[in-house]
Amino acid sequence: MRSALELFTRNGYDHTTVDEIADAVDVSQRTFFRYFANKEEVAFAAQDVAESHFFAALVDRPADEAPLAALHGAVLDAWDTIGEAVAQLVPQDLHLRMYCVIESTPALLAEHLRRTAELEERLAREIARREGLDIDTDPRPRLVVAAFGGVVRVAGRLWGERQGTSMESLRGLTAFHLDHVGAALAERWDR
Amino acid sequence: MRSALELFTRNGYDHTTVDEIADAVDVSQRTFFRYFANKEEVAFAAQDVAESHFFAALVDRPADEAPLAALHGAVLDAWDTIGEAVAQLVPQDLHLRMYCVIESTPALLAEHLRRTAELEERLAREIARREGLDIDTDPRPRLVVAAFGGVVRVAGRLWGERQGTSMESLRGLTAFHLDHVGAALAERWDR
DNA sequence: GAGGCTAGTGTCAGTCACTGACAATTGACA
DNA sequence: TGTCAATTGTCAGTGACTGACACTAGCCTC
Repeated sequence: MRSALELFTRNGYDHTTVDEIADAVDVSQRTFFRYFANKEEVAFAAQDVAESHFFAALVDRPADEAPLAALHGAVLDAWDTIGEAVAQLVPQDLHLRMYCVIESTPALLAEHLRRTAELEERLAREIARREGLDIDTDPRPRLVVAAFGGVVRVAGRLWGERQGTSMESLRGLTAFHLDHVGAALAERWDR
Repeated sequence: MRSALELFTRNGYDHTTVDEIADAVDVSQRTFFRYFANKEEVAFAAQDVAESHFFAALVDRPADEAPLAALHGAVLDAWDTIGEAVAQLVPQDLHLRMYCVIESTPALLAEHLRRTAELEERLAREIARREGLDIDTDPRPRLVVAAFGGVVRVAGRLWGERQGTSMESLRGLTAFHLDHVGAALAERWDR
């Protein structure tokens, strides 16, 4: 995994072949595909940790908190602890650089968005559970999560385009955008 | 394009080879790839029309309308006219069935979300233009569009899972979800 | 009317992601 | 020592995609 991420961040995802990854750790290509379903999967190994951390953070939020507030709190909590959790798998900076590769590689960005959509479905079900609602009849759980997820995406994307890519700056950028979504959805915008 | 969509909807996207598409219209595989950059592109030909229709609908909205109201109005306007516009390319029901294939095929869903993200960037720039704002300094254009886009996605996804898949039901479902997003983002939910 | 230019197409060989079948290796355990 | 299971390698094949090259048909020019 580390070898793959290093190759991806150094040479780009598209210019890295599975054979190169396999050779870097002296196994056959066939063995690579026994551990990873496809080339994309290895690229998202660190993301996986971050996503499940976020979900866990939502579950840990106090039960009496309102849905949007719980999501808001969970994403900020998660950014605090994701760094250490991921660091046990891959070096911190490798993870951050890989995030930029994902954002700038069309095939990976597409897959990233699909995985995010899956995560959002899980989040919506958790919100429905917290509120004691049936997700198939009440649209609100999916709607908060969808609106919320869109905002977090904007933060992540802008962060990826920046120079100073640190965990703290991402947390700050996310908080900033969440704080301004109310004004953005307001009926009239002031200058 | 029609042949491809028919094969995709009949046999599934993954179980349709480019050779089969090419053979169906008596051209070589090489010729297929001269008209479509890849196998995915042909699957989105009808979506392309729908998306540019939606963008055009936003541009046509009265200049004094508030951002969220303009997006809201544009999506409902667009659903009214997309049907006819697409029908000039492919039969209506083929387009609708293809939408379901996209939603249920992971590779296509991923690409669809990526294309939607691209469209949202264009929408955000148009909102910024309408409001006379600089999109690089003011986060609000991207934030409304992101929140709005998330909600429309939920409608589209649920519609794809339904049985009665008509253009009107999609329009109705979209309107329904947009009408309830306010309540979903409210501080407290009532039962 | 010959020659040349262009657009559209086919063929072929090659790369890369991925898969199924089968054989070889190793370590644990009876 | 024989056996079993887990891990790996090899090999052949499929399918998406690309680059190079040749062929054809229509059209323009001299």
